[in-house]
Amino acid sequence: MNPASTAESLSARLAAIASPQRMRIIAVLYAESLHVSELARRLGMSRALLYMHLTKLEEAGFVVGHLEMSDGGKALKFFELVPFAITIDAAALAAAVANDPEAET
Amino acid sequence: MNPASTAESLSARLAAIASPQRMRIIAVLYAESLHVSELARRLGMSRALLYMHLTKLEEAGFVVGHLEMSDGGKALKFFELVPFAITIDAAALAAAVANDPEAET
DNA sequence: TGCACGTGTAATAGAATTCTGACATGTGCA
DNA sequence: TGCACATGTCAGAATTCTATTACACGTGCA
Repeated sequence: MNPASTAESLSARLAAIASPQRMRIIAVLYAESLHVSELARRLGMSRALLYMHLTKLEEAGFVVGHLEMSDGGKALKFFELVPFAITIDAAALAAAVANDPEAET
Repeated sequence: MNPASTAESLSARLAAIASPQRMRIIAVLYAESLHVSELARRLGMSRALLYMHLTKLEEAGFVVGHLEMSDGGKALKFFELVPFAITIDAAALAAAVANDPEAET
């Protein structure tokens, strides 16, 4: 089991993929790594919006971005998928909640 | 694999559990079925709010509610957990996206 | 020099979620 | 009769998420 799986962190991770738009991003990156502008074209999405989604995915650890030099010498920001597999059931959720700081109020 | 797993439906299902509050609800119900008012007390949550969360969980198929008669003859609304296990990886997401209506514009 | 293409971010509007508080209604019981 | 406890819903506030538009800046190249 994931050691540091609090309800908070698990929730953040799940929320990151529980979005149709971000699922599409992952689906495209699953086929091939692309740089931001190209990815935006494939998805028919504005770059600004795509950045927002990519940031969330990266914070949650599903993708990583890195700069790469193109043949022409231009810097391109490539994103690639980080392999993952999450299994959730009632017991896993209960465990995550149990690991929680219990900080309320 | 789930047959009717579109990005839309999978997203709805994931979004339902990707909430710390709803995780707590599931964690409590994992230990024992309770009626709404009692559940609200356990969680320190208003009934109105709890209803909202329970409705989402029920729509997503994680819990089911049913009326039960208490010893005293009062009707209590009990909720219990529906067993589930979801596994998500990049391939599953890509497949869900592929099953999609592709309805844009 | 100016165009095409790329990164990155700020401001803002719009939409959806979450949460609170109040209300109507019903039952058992002292 | 009145209190305690239950279900169920509504209106509105507060907050977060999503999306658009515009801007600043850099590089290659005809």
